[in-house]
Amino acid sequence: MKSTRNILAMAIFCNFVIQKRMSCGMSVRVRFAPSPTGYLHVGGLRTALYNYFFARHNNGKLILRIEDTDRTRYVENSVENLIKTLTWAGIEFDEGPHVGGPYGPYVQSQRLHIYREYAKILVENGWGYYAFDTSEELENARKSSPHHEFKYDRYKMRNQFTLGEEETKRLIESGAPYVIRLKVPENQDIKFIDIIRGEIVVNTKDIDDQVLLKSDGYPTYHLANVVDDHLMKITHIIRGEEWLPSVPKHILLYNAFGWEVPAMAHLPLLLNPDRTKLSKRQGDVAVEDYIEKGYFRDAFVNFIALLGWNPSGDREIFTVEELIEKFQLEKVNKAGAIFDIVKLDAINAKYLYSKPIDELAEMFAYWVEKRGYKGFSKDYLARVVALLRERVKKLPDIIDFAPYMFERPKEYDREYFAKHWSGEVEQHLKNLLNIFKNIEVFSHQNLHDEVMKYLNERNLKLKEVIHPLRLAITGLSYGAGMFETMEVLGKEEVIARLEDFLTRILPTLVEKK
RNA sequence: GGCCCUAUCGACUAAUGGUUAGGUCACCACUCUUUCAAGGUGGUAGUACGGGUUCGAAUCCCGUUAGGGUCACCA
Repeated sequence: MKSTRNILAMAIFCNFVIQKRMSCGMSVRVRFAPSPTGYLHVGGLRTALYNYFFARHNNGKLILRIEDTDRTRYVENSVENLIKTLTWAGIEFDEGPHVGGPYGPYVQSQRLHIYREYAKILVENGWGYYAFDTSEELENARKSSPHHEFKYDRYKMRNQFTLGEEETKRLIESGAPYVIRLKVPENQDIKFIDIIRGEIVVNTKDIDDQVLLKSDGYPTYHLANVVDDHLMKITHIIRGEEWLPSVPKHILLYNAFGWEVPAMAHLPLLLNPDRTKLSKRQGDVAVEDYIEKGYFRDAFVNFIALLGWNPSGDREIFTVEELIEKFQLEKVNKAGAIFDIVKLDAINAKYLYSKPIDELAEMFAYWVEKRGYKGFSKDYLARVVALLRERVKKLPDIIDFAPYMFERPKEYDREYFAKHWSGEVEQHLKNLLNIFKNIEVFSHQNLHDEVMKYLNERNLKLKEVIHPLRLAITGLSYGAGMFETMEVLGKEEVIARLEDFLTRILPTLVEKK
């Protein structure tokens, strides 16, 4: 135990050596290690993305590991959901529960015997010890100390040290529940280097004797992640900033086992608009929610990737290949970033304006069908998308923005009607209806020319009929260019709507005006 | 409360000792117009504060303040 200081110094040196060696071509192995508690959090997606970018950038391997050591929080099917969502985002794993690999199993609940074995080693070499305090006892101890000042006192609680070797042995043999705790040395500075933040020093007097093996035989995160990262030959740990405070415990464990400490990078948090940790209460945090809203995969990935990292320069639209090529852990920001949905919308809109129409039509068909609109051809949907995409942020928004492209108007904007209606207007619409009936090629150009001709003959302005026309055909006061809209709707439909409006709808509107 | 992390326009960020502190989103104005958008042009807006170091600081150091994270037999 007296050589602990040397071990620590050694570890820091090794840490440095590892990072050096890494840049000289030693193969990079990183992991994304979510716990299956239901869905993929957007913060989790960003962590996964950075691991993916880093792995690909360095020709390394990306491993998926499921950290399901808390049986009380396990949610059925969440592993499948996680993989599904990760796949949606385009993240491919080289090893993991779904693809296998040489360092499996990749699900921690299937590795319990390994953790027990290593926990035992710790007890044997003096870095771990048995404790018998119950959860209730600990809770009471915590409650009776003000604030968060409770610290596990290994010389006062019920454990190997207070009970003695004999009693400890007897209790274990009698089947009494126990945990194994880490024996944290008394007053030592633990130093480590975070790739993003630089050197960090923490004194062991601020660290608790962490439970490593729970009484149900499962390991805690701290034991499991250190053992697995070592056994799976992980070279770089890239994870959220919330793990930073527990790094010293992990360093102690690596030292206790005599293992090299992987390089580490702790990512800044994703924040709510009020700068607290991104949470469910203030908006959607599940990636699935954003898929459901209709954000594009590439736009969403682009947006998330740039939250906390930037390749420098003025660009902000990047393909995944470009993100991989440019990614550098050193350029990750230190401060947390607010998840701003307005900016996400803007980026999604840029993708919407630049994607090929046929590709968009393909995707749009899904959303249209989902809304219960059936029987529209790909060609029609393509023309609808081309007509309206510049007016919305997300593909399915087109349906809300212009429902009249899929069904006859159910309601008519009364304010708009009141503003633009007069006795003559009705006659103009009737005249235009007749003109439309005689247009052979129902193109926006022909519609425009014919309407203008009609207006010029009477010395009228376009605005005097265009608004009533829009109202009669769409029911709304806004939309794309009206001639273009009519062209996409088609001659038959436009005429039917105008006739229906003039004979059936109009009287009811006039009545209520 | 202890410990740790952080701090450039409202937001995301660029500028790694020398820039009129740049870009994007948002916002405002003008423009275009057939409404709503989009587009075009222009604009408002930032180095948290106080000390150092330096010829020179957003940048390095110290302090203050503010925010966040963490202190479980959760991850």
